[in-house]
Amino acid sequence: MNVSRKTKTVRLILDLFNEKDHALPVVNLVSTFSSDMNKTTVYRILNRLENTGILHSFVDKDGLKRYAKGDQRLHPHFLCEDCGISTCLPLKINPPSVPNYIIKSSEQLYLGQCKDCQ
Amino acid sequence: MNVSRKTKTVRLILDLFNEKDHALPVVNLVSTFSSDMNKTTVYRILNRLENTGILHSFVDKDGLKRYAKGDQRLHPHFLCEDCGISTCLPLKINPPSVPNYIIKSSEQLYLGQCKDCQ
DNA sequence: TATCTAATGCAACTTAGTCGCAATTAAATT
DNA sequence: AATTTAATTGCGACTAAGTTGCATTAGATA
Repeated sequence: MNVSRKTKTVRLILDLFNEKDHALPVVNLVSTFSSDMNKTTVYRILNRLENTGILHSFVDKDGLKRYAKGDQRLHPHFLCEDCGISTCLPLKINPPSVPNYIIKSSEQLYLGQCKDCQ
Repeated sequence: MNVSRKTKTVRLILDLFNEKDHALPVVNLVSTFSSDMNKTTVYRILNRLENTGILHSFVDKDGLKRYAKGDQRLHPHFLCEDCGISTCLPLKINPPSVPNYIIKSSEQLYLGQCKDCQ
């Protein structure tokens, strides 16, 4: 079920994530690698990389799934409304305590302008 | 562009939101009202109700759009992982300040168990 | 190198959400 | 109340994200 074989396609995807720290929409990866691999393959590789903790995913405001490096789910993500680039914010989330609710995890997306778009 | 006419279909949808405080997935509303109105109509009414500030929307972890009462965008949402019911949490979000980032808004989704599912 | 099974390609499919346009209908006007 | 007019709706066709089954390919191991 995990990534047990380092195929060409897996290496292509890993190389891209190692270049940049951005959270990339699956859709973009599909078109980026359209001449290298099938879109089904992209989805399946990302899924495996997430299961092994190499990547993590979240759904952005548009409902698009994005992937970024790392296992950590306890940090918020940032989406620049101008350039569309998404990054992981170097913050720790401390979940609030709310009466009657047991909070186990969270998905946080902050929106605004990144350094290059101000 | 706004809701200027109180049609039967608009009333049906408003009545449902006035009964419960939950954040309802559009998909559910479409099937709930499948014998009352067209799915396109559901989408369009929800869109108008959001523009007038009567409802607000967000995308949940599955990428499904949900709507709930009220205008406020400055509160987090909660999704019960057991029963799937989503509510608005009575909390104020105070956005963190991160160097190099201008944070203007946020989308926060907390996951866990609701009162009825503990 | 032969074998085994994970990984891939392909095509068909599902589902959420959108769009254009003709037909209705709420509501304003006479 | 009848007429007008423009917002709203239904319908069907469409787009786009993501999934599935199955036959084929190609890492890894012996």
